[in-house]
Amino acid sequence: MLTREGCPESVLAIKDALEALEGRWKLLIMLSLSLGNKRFKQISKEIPGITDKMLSKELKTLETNKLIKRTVYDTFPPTVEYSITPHGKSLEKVLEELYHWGQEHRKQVIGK
Amino acid sequence: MLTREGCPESVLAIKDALEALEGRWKLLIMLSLSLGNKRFKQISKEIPGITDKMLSKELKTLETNKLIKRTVYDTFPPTVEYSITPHGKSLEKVLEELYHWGQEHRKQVIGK
DNA sequence: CCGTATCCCTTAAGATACTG
DNA sequence: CAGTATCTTAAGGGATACGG
Repeated sequence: MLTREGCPESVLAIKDALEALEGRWKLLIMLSLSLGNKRFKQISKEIPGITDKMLSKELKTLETNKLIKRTVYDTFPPTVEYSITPHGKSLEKVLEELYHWGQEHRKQVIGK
Repeated sequence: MLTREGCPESVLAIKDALEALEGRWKLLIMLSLSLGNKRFKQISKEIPGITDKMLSKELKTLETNKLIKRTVYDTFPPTVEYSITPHGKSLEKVLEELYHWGQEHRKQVIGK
């Protein structure tokens, strides 16, 4: 299953996936939201080290790519809730495998 | 299952995983090698856009993290073969899920 | 064949302060 | 509460040329 360029089709598919998920934060945000709908501050508290700026920026990108949904409630002070879309939900399998691998990696390499 | 910092344990495990896999190339290299042992040039040909410098650098990091193995054969010209370790092999599940998700993502969002 | 060595540029991302 | 704006630094990564 090679393309004309001599590169496996699977490489191309994963390259597209990685482009949508690149950076240190997107997958962590997706994980946080897959554990339940959350508000800005709640996500921020669950992800160690993320700044408001990065969270804000990444949320926008994820929304553009239709992985999450942003819902604004007309209250004062403003209430905004983030949730994952069906397409975003399909990422959960990736996250699960990554979770298992991360635990194994700690034992094998990091030594925690 | 929260840590003292109020952050889910799964977030920490995935954070560790992402640290070992960060960047645009590592997962693609792992994929290429999971399809079979390969030499430097062969990997390079399978991954569109990667430069020798980046490939060389990432291969070292992956070797340090015990995800791949580098074997040198004493020939002229030199022959070097890369293969995945058992720990690297455990990444294949992640790659499979990422592959499926990438295909879906193309249909849903990119429109290929 | 299998890389290294430079040089350079863009982007990610942290810190801090501020707004509707 | 839910973000923006601005500034700055570190790092990722590309182009090119060269070495064992």
